[in-house]
Amino acid sequence: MKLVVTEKNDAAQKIADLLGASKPKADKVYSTPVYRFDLDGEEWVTIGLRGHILEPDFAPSLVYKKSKGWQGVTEEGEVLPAAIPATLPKPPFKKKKPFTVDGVELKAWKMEALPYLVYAPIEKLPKEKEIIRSLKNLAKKADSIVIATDFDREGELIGSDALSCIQEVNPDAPVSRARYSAFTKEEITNAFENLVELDTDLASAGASRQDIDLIWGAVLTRYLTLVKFAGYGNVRSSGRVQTPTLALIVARERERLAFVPEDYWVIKGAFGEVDDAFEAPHETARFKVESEAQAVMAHIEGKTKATVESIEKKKRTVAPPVPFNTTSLMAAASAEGLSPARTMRIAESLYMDGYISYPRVDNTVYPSSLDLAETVQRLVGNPAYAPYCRELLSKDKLTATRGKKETTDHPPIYPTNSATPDDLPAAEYKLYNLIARRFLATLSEAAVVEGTKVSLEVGGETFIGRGDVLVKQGFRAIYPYGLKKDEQMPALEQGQQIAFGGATCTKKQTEPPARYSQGKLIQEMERLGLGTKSTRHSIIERLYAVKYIMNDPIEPSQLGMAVCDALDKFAPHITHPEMTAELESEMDNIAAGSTSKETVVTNSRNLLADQLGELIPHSEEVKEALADAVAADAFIGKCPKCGKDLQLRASQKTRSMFIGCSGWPDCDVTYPVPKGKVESVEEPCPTCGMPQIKVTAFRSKPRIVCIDPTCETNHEPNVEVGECPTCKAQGKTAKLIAQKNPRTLKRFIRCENYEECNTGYPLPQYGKLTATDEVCEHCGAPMVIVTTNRGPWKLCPNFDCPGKEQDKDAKKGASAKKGAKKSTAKKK
DNA sequence: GCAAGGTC
Repeated sequence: MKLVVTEKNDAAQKIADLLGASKPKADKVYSTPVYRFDLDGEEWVTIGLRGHILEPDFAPSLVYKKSKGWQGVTEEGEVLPAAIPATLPKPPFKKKKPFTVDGVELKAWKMEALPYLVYAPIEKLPKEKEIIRSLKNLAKKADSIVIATDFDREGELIGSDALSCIQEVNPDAPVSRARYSAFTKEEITNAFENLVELDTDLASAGASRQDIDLIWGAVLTRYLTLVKFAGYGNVRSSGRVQTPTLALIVARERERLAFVPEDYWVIKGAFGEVDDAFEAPHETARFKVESEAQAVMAHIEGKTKATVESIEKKKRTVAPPVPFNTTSLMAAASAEGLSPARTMRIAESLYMDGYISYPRVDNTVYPSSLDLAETVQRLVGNPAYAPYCRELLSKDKLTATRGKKETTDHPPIYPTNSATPDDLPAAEYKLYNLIARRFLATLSEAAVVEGTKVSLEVGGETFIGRGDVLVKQGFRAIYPYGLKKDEQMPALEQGQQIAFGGATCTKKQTEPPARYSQGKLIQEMERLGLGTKSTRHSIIERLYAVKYIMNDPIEPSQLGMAVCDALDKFAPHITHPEMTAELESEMDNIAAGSTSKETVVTNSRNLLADQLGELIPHSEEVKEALADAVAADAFIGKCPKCGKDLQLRASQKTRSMFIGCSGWPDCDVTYPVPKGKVESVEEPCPTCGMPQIKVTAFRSKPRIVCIDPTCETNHEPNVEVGECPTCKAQGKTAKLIAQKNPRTLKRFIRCENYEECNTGYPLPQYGKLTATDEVCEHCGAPMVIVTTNRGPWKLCPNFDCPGKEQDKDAKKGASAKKGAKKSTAKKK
């Protein structure tokens, strides 16, 4: 039996489809799908991994031997390459026990352990145990192995890891490597007819990246976390990609902080009458000196006529966009309000459901194997695209635009099936629509815009009016994204006298450079070689998760700035994108065989040891800087009782947020905080003068709330919502009252007879509450209406209402149906 | 409790 190992299940299936003479049989080994088929009388099996199946981590235990020059030796007797440098105290010799120095176990998160952690040996541990089990099971029966992972450095490493698992159970089977860069019959057949050897140097290059990332990431993350320990769950991370990315954001913020705005004045004139009215600015777009602007205003004072001095018309073409790769998709979706991380989550799901092609690509040129006309034909299924598709199909030949990046890994992102708004949830359709329209746009003609420039003279001063009109739609007919509105100029003639309705002079200020949007940041990361198409969005998410950055456009927190400054001062290697560039070139050397993984990793360890040597003596300074930053980020306002700072804090026990006085335990002032994301607001409450906070509940617009629960602005009258069903069943009558707990601000419904009857229901915590006359048909609780910015919502407040279960079942049924539809969509 | 890189 021949065993073919691919990087993912999808690839295993496709290769089986393309190589097998007849349809391959889908099977499972344990829970892993595999594909069996016959070829030239031999039995073949393909199995897909799940990316990396092994993961490097610090070895759980080791001993250091003096006889080996203080190099680490594992329990199995393997001598490890990294030696403890002569400058560090040597650990006591302890056999088969965790490595300790002065009683400190070096696996533990301890400041004293960090210099040793730099040199700690690394092992590869299983990550996908189920897959490894299935792989080994098949490997036992295999006569030969073909590694058919992706054709890149990480693919070589993934294949090499798979091979090490295979050889544990079957060391003798011959191994070869298939290299392909597209899933076409020709390419795959060719790859399997011309098998090569696994490139172990290339795999080592990938493995050195893994080790260096782990060592630097773990050491610096532990340093930052331990230097100012703030409780479990408060990790302050650092890494080869995330820290330079943070540095970009911080540098931009510093530019903004250093920016000195300059005043300037703008003069705008009103011309024409009624329907033909338009505005035009003075030919000097910005007056830096106010008196110059006033002189112009004086010249035109009282004038009522303007003369058309000249009219210039120029046509310019706007080229259709190039095909989407991952980066350009994320940038375009970011402009439409979908974050890169969300875009990738949605794209993955659209891909799995058969609506779009593989979403992780660098390529921006459609391969010749892609049938453009057939893809357009499929999109006819959506009535919104159908007329445009037919127009495209009526052409003799379809030509597509080409981007600058041409790789052969996958085709650029294009729609593989038609979908309508009824087929998909709103956000999914939004992204699908963008991808489908982009695809059609890449096959379209250029748009033509006619620009008009009109010179107008008033009292010896010149004004310039401009208009832009789309005269030929071209690709714009199907791709309206980023389209500017037409600015039509009325028909004018040279020498014509038109009405002048006076001018305004407005004082303005120059603006600092803009903060990065997530889309722009992704593009900048790509330009600097930071991260990959598959990881950039998650790196940004990580920076949000550790609270180094906030909002979009992205702003660094005080903590983010402090971390960046501390590292830049004492460990500058990690804050610059050059670390990645240098690593890339070292990896090229490893792949070329001119250096070894051991040399590169050891050099990197020495460099990290140097930087840690700078950080540790300055721990007090770093600690203070981080502590001040954390306090500044948490600052909400001043305590009304003791005057110290009120801070947003997390309860140790429940992790829920509250506002507490920094003078605790001397001062016990606290305030509750509503659910959702909480940010500080500068302006105090206009009613009571207490600090306010901005609260953003899940999927809602932010609202500004006074922190004082007793403030009038937080007062909500009690609302009678109906009769208590429990009391009614006992022959009594009692009202149910919706009310707010004055201390916690939690809103709930309770029976007015609560001393005897404990009937109560929870309520949504925000939105206007209104009572109805209706009673829930399932449980008899009164129905209420909650009106949020998403509109009114009628609900039964009973958490245990039997109707809720039925709702859930109905939803389950709907999604099962949808699943069935999805699988048919995929078959097509 | 760390990173970044694959993929789900």
